[in-house]
Amino acid sequence: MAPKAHFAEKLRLAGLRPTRQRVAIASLLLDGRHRHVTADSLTEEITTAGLHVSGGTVYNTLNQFTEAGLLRRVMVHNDYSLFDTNTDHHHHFYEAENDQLFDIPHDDVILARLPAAPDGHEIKAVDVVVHIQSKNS
Amino acid sequence: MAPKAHFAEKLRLAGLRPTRQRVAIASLLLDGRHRHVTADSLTEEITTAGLHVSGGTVYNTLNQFTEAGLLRRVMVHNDYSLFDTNTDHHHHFYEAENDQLFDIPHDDVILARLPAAPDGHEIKAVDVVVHIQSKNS
DNA sequence: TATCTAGTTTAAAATCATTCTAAAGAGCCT
DNA sequence: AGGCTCTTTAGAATGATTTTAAACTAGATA
Repeated sequence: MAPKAHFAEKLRLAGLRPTRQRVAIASLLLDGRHRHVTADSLTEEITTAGLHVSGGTVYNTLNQFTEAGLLRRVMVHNDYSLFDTNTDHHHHFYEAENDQLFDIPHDDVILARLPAAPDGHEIKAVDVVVHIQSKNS
Repeated sequence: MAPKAHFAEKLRLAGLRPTRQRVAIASLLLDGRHRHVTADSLTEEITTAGLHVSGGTVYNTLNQFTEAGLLRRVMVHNDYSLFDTNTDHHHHFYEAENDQLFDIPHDDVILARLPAAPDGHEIKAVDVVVHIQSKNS
């Protein structure tokens, strides 16, 4: 595992003061592994790691990391927020029945045409969600 | 405006018993106009029309209509549910700053390549959300 | 190193969209 | 009309997320 200093630096670069809690969360989420987390699953990880961070701070930190571009919010349902540790441009499969989310390798979706943004606007990101279901349902 | 009987029939075809409340909501939402509504905005419309439908029923009805394919749920944020009266295949622009949603004419997005669905699954729908922001922000 | 200050964390309370509940009401079939 | 099931209702409950106000800390400064 990378040293704490590495994550502290990463946070500073992102404009976030590297507090104990933020460094702890960064070392869990920003280690390069690509996965999807929720406030709940992250809290569980923190606990498993023998640490404690209050609920409010977990939410704040996820929002701040997202704001800073260290995480990406994935929009597939309205039940709770999902965050992706992979901030590279890529898309998702979503199976509603089991609430499962999978990454789509980024070359597997090609947008051959995109509309021009409305007047006075510019395109910031394009999210593609491919909804799937099991064949026998 | 189309007669009530028209909407009652539409509901029956969708497998929904045409109650007073459902017919009222159908006549507001399923008149062919394309727009985006929330439980709140719909309640407001109902009130403006001089009617009353309880909150629970508004939510139930939106869900049932969506389930029945009369509405489509649009996923752009986690704050509250958005429903689209246009169930044809089309995509959306979303401007987070003002929480504004716009339709994208369906020919303006071309997906030249889509991934195969994971084993045992099939693709049910593909949603494209183009996030935009005003140029001076 | 002691001090200061703005930014952060905390536990708990508050918020808010949505769902659930149990009782009253209404389609619709016979 | 009678009856059975599905719906609606108002209000309570749920649950994720945000807010609060007080305690704390990172980092700058003296």
